[in-house]
Amino acid sequence: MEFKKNMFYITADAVVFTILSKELKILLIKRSHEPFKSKFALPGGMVNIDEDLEEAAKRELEEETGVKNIFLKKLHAFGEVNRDPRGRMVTIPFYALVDGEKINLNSTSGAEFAQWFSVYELPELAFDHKKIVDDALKHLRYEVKNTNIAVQLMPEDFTLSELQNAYEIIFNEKQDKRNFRKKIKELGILKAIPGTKMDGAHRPAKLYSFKEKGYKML
Amino acid sequence: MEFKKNMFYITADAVVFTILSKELKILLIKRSHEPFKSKFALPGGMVNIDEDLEEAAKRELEEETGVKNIFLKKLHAFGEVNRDPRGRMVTIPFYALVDGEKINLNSTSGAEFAQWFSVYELPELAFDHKKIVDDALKHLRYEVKNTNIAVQLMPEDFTLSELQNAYEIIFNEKQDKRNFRKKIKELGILKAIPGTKMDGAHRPAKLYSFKEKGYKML
DNA sequence: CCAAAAGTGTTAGTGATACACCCATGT
DNA sequence: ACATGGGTGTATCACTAACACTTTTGG
Repeated sequence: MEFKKNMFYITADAVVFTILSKELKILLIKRSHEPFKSKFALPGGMVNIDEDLEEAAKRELEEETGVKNIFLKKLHAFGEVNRDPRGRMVTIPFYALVDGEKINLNSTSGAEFAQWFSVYELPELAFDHKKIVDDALKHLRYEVKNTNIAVQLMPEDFTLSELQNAYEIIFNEKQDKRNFRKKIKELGILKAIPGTKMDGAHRPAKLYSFKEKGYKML
Repeated sequence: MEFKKNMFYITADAVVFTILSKELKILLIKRSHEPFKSKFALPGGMVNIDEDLEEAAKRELEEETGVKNIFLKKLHAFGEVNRDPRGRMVTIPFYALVDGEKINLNSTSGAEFAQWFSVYELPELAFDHKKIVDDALKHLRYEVKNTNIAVQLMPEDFTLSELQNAYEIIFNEKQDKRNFRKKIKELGILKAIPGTKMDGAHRPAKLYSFKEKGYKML
């Protein structure tokens, strides 16, 4: 692709969060071209002229991860003059939350390859993508506290310990078991599900599910 | 200006808040051209190709209001395909807070004229500017609660009642005088200033000032 | 019977809310 | 002296944080 010097280009990048192996991870792609060749960067790409911003982010993500119906939230635009040496790029980043078990990275199209990284052990990132990740993490934490987006990170049924684990990983701090359960029950966003889950030699845990799957302020 | 169909255009619009005559107001401009001719819209305009987004917003605002050094915060981009009939416009809105007394609207350049409107009695707005205003108001309230941006709305010295007034206007609800003063004092962001302010036949009020003028989380 | 995670209540502390009277001034 | 907004403290309530033992299972 060739870039003109007197034109704006709009890209939509995505910070895709998931929880895998008890860590909060984001999806990164190793760049196969200059600039920042062989550095890691956020998945994303050019917005087409006849495409909404969110549509573009969804399309790019689907191409990268093979996952449809991804939940996306807009972040602040980044548009410094020299953030990309090729031309005047303004990026509208989004952040997404997915259940890592459902993603199949092998379906990646093109020569680049995608990989999960712990948010606490990121490689050096291309462009100003580090700033975007920081912004996304801030927003993620805010929304996990104040909305029911955790829905997006959890499987259909889960135990209270699994949910607590997810919170601890996102906020990077231990929570008190009794207080956590009390708070969650008061919120009234979960419903008990008939079965139980066994996971080793100990008492089986009751299963729960979110009452509502739609985005909702608490 | 002529718009090409296969190009993105970036605009920076500003939602400028102030408090005037005991009301929370924003600055709007009556459009003198199509589309939306003679409707009101947010001040703003095209970002130049060699200009940062915030720089552009500052420049536009200075042209419209004659005020420099305006405090700006970025909002979410709006970029729906058909939000502007002339072409593919993506706007990066900002919101700004100013002390209304310092602004001189007569310095408006060009044929359009600027005017303050109460946020609770807005005229019909051009484009999707109503959505932008709503987003800005939400962010304003969040930040007034959690940061010291109120600095931007107040004159150098002020009385506690004046500050309380500003809060009541922004949140559109009465506050308890004693609780308000207690909370503010506990935050420790104000310092007492020697003089007093008289304003009618009653006890004069002590003057206060913000200790720090920079943006700060509380 | 031992190990390991599930499950369950109470107490203390902290911050938010509600509320009423005296003070200093100009007229 | 009176009208007007300035200034002050206390008691209650709601929410948050700290904390330990019993239960159920597999091995």
